[in-house]
Amino acid sequence: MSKNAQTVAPEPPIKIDAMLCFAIYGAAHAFTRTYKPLLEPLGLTYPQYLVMVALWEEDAQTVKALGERLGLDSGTLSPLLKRLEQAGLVARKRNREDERQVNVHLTEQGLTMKAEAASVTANIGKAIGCSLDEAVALRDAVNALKGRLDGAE
Amino acid sequence: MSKNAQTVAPEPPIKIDAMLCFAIYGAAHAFTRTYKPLLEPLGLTYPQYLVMVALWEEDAQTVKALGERLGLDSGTLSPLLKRLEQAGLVARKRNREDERQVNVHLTEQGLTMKAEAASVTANIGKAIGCSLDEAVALRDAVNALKGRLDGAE
DNA sequence: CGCAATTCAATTGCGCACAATCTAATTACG
DNA sequence: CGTAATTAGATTGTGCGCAATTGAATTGCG
Repeated sequence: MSKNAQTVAPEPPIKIDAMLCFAIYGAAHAFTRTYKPLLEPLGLTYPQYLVMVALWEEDAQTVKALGERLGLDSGTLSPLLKRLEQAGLVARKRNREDERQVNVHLTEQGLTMKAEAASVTANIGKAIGCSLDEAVALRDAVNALKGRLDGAE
Repeated sequence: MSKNAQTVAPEPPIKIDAMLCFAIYGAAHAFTRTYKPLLEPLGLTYPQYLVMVALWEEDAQTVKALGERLGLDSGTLSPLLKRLEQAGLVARKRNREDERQVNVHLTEQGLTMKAEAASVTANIGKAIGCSLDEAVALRDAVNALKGRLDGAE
């Protein structure tokens, strides 16, 4: 309101960035905070949970594949996977045919946790508080935005 | 491509969380990566830029007010503000009437930077690659989601 | 007034997130 | 072959992000 009085009428350089970047930034943190207490009983952090979800969807992926799925590089994943390994949830072993690759797979315990994590999904579903259709539409819109941001590098 | 062929019809415990949390998580990082090269000439990180945007909108806020605007606590803001102060962009001084509060305000240099940052906004607008109406709709949807997540604590 | 409770920042510790760098293994090419 | 270029993963350094603690200042209440 205390904007200067001679402001433009059309104003093309709208604050389109401040709008969306604040919103996405805040929503990402809101997700982290919502998940945190639900994941605490499992002893997982939010990024660790995302890795586990990726492995529950498809077991035995390379570090590179996980990185592409989650948009993370080895600098983030290496120590994270080391902690998951120390917790007994995953195991890593080098590919015999290509010794550069490290294959990450679930342990018995890691597979067992999938069932325990079902309640997490249920509770988040409640917290999201909208219909599946709305959630799908929002996901698609956000993913489309992400695609445009990634493509515009 | 290797999706399972026997996809569900009912399945109540849908992966509603995995859908959205992956999307938001990835979009937040995509924003960070898109902004990074644009902010480099200014010597700002993405969170530092968000603090500057908040101060350009309204100068002279307390640490607490900034924290509420951005959803960050003092543990994050204190060192971040210290770096902005060292860069000569903001100054901090304790409130005379209530010595517990620290008021953060822009320096001459910090105010000047607002004009330089205009091109950042323009470039992001291009990278977002959708109409203002779409951006507003998406922002509102994301903010509504964020509100429900925050409210459901 | 005196003292407990509250409030605001700062600090500490741990875990991401990423650029840059490094090592080792594989592939490509002359 | 053998050397260069590429690829996968790990390491290092900087900067968030947050819980928990600390410390100082203010407020509330008898």
